[in-house]
Amino acid sequence: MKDVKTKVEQRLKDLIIAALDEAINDNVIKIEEIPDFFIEVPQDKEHGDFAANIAMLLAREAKMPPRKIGEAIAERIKKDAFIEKVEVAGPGFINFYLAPTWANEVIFDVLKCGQEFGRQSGQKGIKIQVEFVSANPTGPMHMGNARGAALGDALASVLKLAGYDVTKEFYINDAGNQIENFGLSLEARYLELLGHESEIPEGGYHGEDIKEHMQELIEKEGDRFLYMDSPSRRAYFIEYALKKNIQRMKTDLENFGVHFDVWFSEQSLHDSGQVDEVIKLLTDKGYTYEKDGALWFKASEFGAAKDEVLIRANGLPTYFAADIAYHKNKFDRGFDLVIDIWGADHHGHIARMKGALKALGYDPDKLVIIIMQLVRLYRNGEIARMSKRAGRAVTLADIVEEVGKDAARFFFNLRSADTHLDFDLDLAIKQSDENPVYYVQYAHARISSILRQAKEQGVDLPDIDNLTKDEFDKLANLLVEESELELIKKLADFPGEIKLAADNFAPYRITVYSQELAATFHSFYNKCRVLTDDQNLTTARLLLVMAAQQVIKNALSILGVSAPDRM
RNA sequence: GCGCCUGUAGCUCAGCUGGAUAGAGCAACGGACUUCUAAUCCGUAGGCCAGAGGUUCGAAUCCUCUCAGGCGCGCCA
Repeated sequence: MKDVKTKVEQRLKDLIIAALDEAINDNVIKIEEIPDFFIEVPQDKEHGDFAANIAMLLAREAKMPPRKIGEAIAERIKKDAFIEKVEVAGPGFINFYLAPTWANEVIFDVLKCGQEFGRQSGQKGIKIQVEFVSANPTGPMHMGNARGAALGDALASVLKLAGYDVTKEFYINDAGNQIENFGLSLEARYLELLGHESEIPEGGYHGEDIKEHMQELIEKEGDRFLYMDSPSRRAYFIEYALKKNIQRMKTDLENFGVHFDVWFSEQSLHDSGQVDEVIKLLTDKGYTYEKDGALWFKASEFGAAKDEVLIRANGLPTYFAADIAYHKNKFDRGFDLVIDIWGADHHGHIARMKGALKALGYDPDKLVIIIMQLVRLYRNGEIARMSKRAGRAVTLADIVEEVGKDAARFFFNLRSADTHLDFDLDLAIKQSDENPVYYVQYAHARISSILRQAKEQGVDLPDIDNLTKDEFDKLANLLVEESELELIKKLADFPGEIKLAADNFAPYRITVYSQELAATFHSFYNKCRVLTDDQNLTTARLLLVMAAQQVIKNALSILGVSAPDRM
């Protein structure tokens, strides 16, 4: 279903083209073909409901001042009851002033579609994978992972609403050096806890969680591993702790409202031979060479700054090699577009990853990498690196516990991915007007309150399914106050916002939109009473606020933020 | 040194594929609750869009250079 705005824009475009054709026939404007032009909503209300920029675009070719072109077009545009006025203004904009009821239909659409309102069509069958978080399973998730989780999940939701077939995936880095170090660290703690001298190796993990794992294991299984050879017991420790950590990550993420469709193991790529296979593929194509005992990929031939090691001199494949296999695997699974969300510290990896895909014959443009700048956590006005209670880095679970899922997810999606995000703990915790998440939720709760109040007064809530389009139109035409019309127009923006957010991979737009919508509603609320003595007006306004509530809910739902009925 | 990101109001940031007088929140100041939740609203003030060139009908937006901050440039991931 086409949304109201798209329909209107198309209609105005057709009118302009018809008028322009006429002007060309009249020999007033001389051009070869009609260029692509915009119909947009002017920033300033004084400039009408919609504006077209076509006159400026034609100025050069037609060798006429834009305003003259605009006038030639404007005077040929057929006006009707829907179009009240057409004017040429500014540098040559053609401004359209429409009947104030032009967007009313959106209320009808919202109430008919419910949670489906905003869904775009036309992308059916296009498969997109969003891979995000992919935190190291060697310990708890940190703030960066939390931002990634909020961002990735909201992005996936936006893409789904935009009509794509979306899969959310978590890549478990359960192989390689870090896992080795993880094992060595576990072993060291185990020995230490049993009174043996031992030290955590360089690059090892010093966190309390390592000790806790081993403490727990000792309680369950005692000291029997003292008598096992070192590699075997490390393998056991790794399997044991990894399983716990992964389970913990799943739980923490679920508590954060983030659910993954697929958990993909890096180790499985090694076990199944896919890593070896992809290295062989690159070698067969002549894109590798040996140097210093290692096998290198000629990444510099594919746009990267330098070549990269695939197999180390010690015979073990690098993370990069596994990642190539992983991305090949993604495309072989049939995804049309693969999106990775990485922390800013990984941006150096982009060129070589795309280079590898190119070398393998895949289109590197089908891999979109969203680089997310790092999070700075503030507490009491200063940068907080450590959790006060636990004396360790602040984790995702800490954030959920301290500030709550709703505030955290809202905050992380408040800014675009490429800004360095300042997360102010005090502000996020604060249940006050300084906290933007409550502002939006409050709008939703307020509407619930009105609806409750209506029922108490014996007013029946209107049911869109029991209204004919005619009856609806009659009611909606009663909405003539400035603040009512503003709210209606804001609702009409939602489908377009979904599209923009999806096209730009920018879910934070929805957060911003939700704030604007809430503001428009609050403003309306202060100017217009919903429950009045006028029965028809009351019904009309109920329809309006019910629609507003639905859209607020839809927007918050994308962000993973709840829409409370009371606050 | 090279690459990526950032530089817009006192602070945090929007500004979409270039468009009309650069916006919002917070902070500041002044107003609005006997009426559906004042977690709200209305108003005031606050800007050489880091700087300099260029592209054009038109630049915060695109290009080049300079300056400032962050990150990266491993046989780590």
